[in-house]
Formats: sequence, structure tokens, C-alpha cells
Amino acid sequence: MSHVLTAVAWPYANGPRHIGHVSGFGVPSDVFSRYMRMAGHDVLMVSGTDEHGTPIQVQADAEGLSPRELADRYNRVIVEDLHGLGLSYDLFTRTTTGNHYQVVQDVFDTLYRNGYIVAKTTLGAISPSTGRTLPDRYIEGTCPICGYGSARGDQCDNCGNQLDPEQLINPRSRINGETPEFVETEHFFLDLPAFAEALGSWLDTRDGWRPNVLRFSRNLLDELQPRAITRDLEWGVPIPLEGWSGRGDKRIYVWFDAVIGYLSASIEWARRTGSPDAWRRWWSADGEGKDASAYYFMGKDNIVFHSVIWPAILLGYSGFGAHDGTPGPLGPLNLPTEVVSSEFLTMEGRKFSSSRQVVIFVREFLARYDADALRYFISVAGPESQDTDFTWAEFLRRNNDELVAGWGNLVNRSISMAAKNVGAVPPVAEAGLTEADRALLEVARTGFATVGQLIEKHRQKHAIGEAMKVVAEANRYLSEQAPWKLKAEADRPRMGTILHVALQVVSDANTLLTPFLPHSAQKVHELLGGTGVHAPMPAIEVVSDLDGGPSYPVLTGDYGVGARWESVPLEVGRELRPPKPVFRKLDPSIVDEELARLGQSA
RNA sequence: GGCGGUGUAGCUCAGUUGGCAGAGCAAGCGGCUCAUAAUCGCUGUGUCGCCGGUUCAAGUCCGGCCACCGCUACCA
Repeated sequence: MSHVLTAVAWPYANGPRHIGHVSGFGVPSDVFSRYMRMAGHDVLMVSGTDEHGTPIQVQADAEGLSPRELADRYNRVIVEDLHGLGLSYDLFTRTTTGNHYQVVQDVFDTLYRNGYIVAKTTLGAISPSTGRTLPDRYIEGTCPICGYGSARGDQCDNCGNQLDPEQLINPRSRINGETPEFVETEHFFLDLPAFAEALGSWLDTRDGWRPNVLRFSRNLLDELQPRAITRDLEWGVPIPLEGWSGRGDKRIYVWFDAVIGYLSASIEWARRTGSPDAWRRWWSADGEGKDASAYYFMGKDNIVFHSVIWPAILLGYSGFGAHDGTPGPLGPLNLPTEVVSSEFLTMEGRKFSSSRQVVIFVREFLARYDADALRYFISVAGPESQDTDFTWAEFLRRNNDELVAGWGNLVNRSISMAAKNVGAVPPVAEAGLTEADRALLEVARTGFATVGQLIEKHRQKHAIGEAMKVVAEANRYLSEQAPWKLKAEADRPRMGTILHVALQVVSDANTLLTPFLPHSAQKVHELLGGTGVHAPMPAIEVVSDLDGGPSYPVLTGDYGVGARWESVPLEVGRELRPPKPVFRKLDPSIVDEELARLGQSA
């Protein structure tokens, strides 16, 4: 047993999340965590909503709300969505807690003391009406190179050249159309070049990463520049330095604070459990967390923050880097073991786009379909190593022909037959097991090692495929053994043996599928006469801020209960009743209905 | 422009150290009837994007090209 941190990307609280989002960070991180717990590891799975930054400020302004009010709204929506999917966070919190502010400020302060954060004066665009930083991508104008009229401040989409916003002809704000002002402004920069060497040697020790993630990360090291980590904005964590903390117009940049959330959420979790130092078992590089591992799950757009910037922050905090230094109050901290990045899901061949309605939000999806139907699709056809396309026709097919017809039907036929003919889990007859019986049981038992290793290597598509192979073998076994032909009195012991074997394999396959399909796994467990919790579920709890702020909802749960990653012999004689179908077959008409809901613009 | 990815059976995709091209679905034929008309067996199909190179042997390595996609770090 070991300590495993599952660090899940923080969804940005400027709107509801769609199924593309959860296919990247959500379902894979939960499958991994559930499996690791079942295999006996001590897992801490944390995340929360990311609530600072310009986009939330801008959107709040547009809706006449305070940023906090907007964040409150979407924090709740996102918490409910993730709850609906059954994602087993030990703590899903948010970045607007007192605890988070303290940890962020400690990290900033320590990096500053160690010389990794330096102040510089730069020319930056601000909005004259608000005085806030206008990010490059919020500025558009005419490209000085090709004359394209809607070039963005950082790059021209037409000719592809990289630009500086002050080069644009007739620059204007995309927020309100006003002309941005370019002024000298003082900001703090993270000295990334000071970590280039340390990051390089760390990446050299990494193996098992998806090759594109590792290669991409290494390439980034060649061009490291100091990176601004503060903004002209009033929505964010205040800068904890004398002369700065009281200022209303400068804040820590959202990305700097968001990645620190992994640490602050772990600390918040520990404080809430009543042993405030418990987080050290996953984080302390020199103490009890020395042998822990940490897996970070996200979409590919977030790689740079997790494989370069966050490790740099951790190194600087721990006193490693070109300027050395001494660790902050929390002590030296563990770097990521692995950055597990997924690719993107597309929607009917197009990019997800909320504004163009090329989208299905998690909430909408869960209102019409089961969580496990989505979890199955994402697990079996998700963007694990390349972009993949979600189509409603494919969703229908995967659900009806694989999940329902393959697995659902195996559960149903096995339990129905046993319930009707025996009414209980039958014993193995005196004649014992045949070759075929043993072979099938062996396939199921071997599955635990195969599927488990694949999940540990983040090859979840392959893993669920192997689990479904066990299902296919069991269906074939039943067809070959044809227990329904053995109703004569003399044949009944053999029929009992076959059903016993089939039910045992259903139970084993159910365990193999539990990390992927926890909701239905619980139901199948109960159909087999099992009691108690098989697959634990998260709960939403409203908690008070530990440091005096307003209360908020978190996602948490007790995951110490539930099935282990092993074959459990079925208890002979346990009563069985005729089952109701666990999985819903979908009507083909849903394809046209859903397509009609999508926006038609390209 | 730079970096990265993808291009394999009608469809969706596997092919992790180079060794006679795979799975699922769809299609056709047959079996079974316990099961949500579910299931089981059998049957085909591929210039592995294009060109060239290394090798006894390349989908797999190297070079070039074409197409599509993503990122390009102040959108998160």
C-alpha cells in the first residue's frame, strides 16, 4: 500500500462544463482513483473550481454581478455535475476560500524570499475605463503584416504571425470596443529560466509518460522566459508583500493561484478531517510523504502549467533551482510523478463551442441519460491518446450494442435463469468443474492483473476493452453450455454448476468494471444478493469556511468502504430474484433529436 | 512561422522494444431461445496518406512531401 495523490484539473467557474471537459480530467481521474483504492492504496483525490481571473470578472460585469456571485453560481453547478457523474473526490473545493488564500500567499512569499520572484516594469495594455489588464487575446485590430482585420493581440489567425498587441493597427477591446491604453506597469515575474536545469533533470527521470506529453514538456524548456504572475485586476489573491497587499488594483495571476490549489485543497482536506498534518503523507518530500506518488489529470491545453510551471513553483518553494534557498513553512514538497494529459473530444466532427451550441453540457446529458452510459463511452472511446469524435450515433451504438447487449444482457440472462430455476446461488455439483468451467473462471481471475496494470499505466481504453472481453467470454460460455437445456431432473446438478460459474464470472466482471461504471456496479452487486456499499459515491456537503469566510458546497465522501480488487467467491444459497434491467436501451430516435438541438453554424 | 499530433477494413479505432496486417460495429449465412429480438458460430474485405532511404525483414526506424487538427505559454 502506498499514498497516491490524484490531482485533477480545476474547472473554470465561468459556466457549466460540457462532456468534453469531463472526458479529459473527470472520468479518467475517477477511474484511476477508484481502481487504486480498490487495489489497496491510500488515495487522496482533490480539486475544485478555479474562480479568479479576467474572464470571470468580465462576465460578472456583463451580468451585473460581483465576480464572487458569478463564481458562486457556477461553483454550485459544477459541483452538482461532478456529483452526478459519481466522481469520487476526497475534497472538491474552490479557490475563493480563506485557506487557499493563505497557502497561495505563503508560496508566493517563499518564492520571493528565495529570489525566484522578481519585480519588473513592462508595457501592458489596460482598459482605460476600468484600469484592468487587458489580456492580449482580448485585444483585436488590423494585422500589421497581412492586413487581416480581426487579428488578436498575440497572433494573427490569418497569417499565423505572432504579434505584440501594440503593433496592431486600430487596436480595440473585444470586451467593450474601446481603444486600449498601453502603459508602464510594474509586475512580478516568476524566474522560470532559473529552474531550467532542475526541470530538465527531473524530466529526465520521468518514464512511462505519454510520449507526446514528455516531448512537448522538454521542448518548452528550451525557451523559458520569466513569466508575469500578477495582473492589474481587483479580482484575485492579494500580493502578500509590504506596499502591495493593501492595493486594490494588483492581484496574483489566476494561473499561479490555480495550480497551488492542489496543495491548498490537500491541506483543507486534512484540516477538515481533524488531523491538520495529514496532507504531509502525500506531499512532504523529506518526511512521511517521501514515497508517495502524485498523478495529475488534465486536457492537453494544460500541459505547460503542470509539467513546467507548477513543478517550477514546487522546486522554488522547496529551495531547489539556480538560486537555491530554503524551503517554506510547509517544508520541501513532492513534484508530480506523472502528468497524465488527455487529448480533446470533438462534437459531431466540430470543436465544442458553447456560443455556437456545438455542445452538450453535463447537466443536460445527465437529465436524459445515465451517468454510466457517458462513463462507458468516455472510457471506451475517449480522447486518451488522440482527439476523438463524439457522435450521437456512436453513443447510441456503444450504449445499445456493447453496454446493454453485451454486459447488461449477460447480467440479466445469468441472474434470471438462476432466479427462475433455483431461486438462489446454486452450488457446484458433486461431479465438480469441467475444463470449460475452469477456463472461464481463469479468464475472469486473470482479468484482475491485466485490467489493473493497464489502468495503472493510464491505458484505460485498453483496460475496459479487456474487461469487456471477459464479458464476451462469459456470453459464449453460456451459449456453449446451454444450461436451459438441462432442466431434466438428472441434469439439474450440472445446470446448477454452470449457473454457479456464470454468476461467479458476472460478479468478477462487475468488480473489473466497477472503476468505470460505479453506479451500475452497485446495482449488479445487489442483484447478486450482495449488501452494503460496493462502489462508494461522493456526497455534496455545505461546509463553513475554516477561516471565517462564507460557507460553500464541497464534494467529499468516505471511500474506505467498498469492493476490493479481487475475486470474491459467491456465497452459495444466497437468495436471487428475477432482475430488472440495469442498463437502459436507447431509442434510435434520440440521434435525430439530439442533432436537432445542436447549432447548425459551422 | 515554431512545436506536437493524426492519416490502418464501409464506420470507430488497436497495433508499447521492426518479424507472415488486428478488434468491435456494420454486411451476409447458419445455430440457439435462458436473456432488454438479446446471444453464439462461420464468412469476406485493406496499394497501413504519398515519395524515397536503412534493413534479411518497416504500419513500426530515417529523410522529404500532402491533408487535417491542436498548442504557441497575458482565454482558462
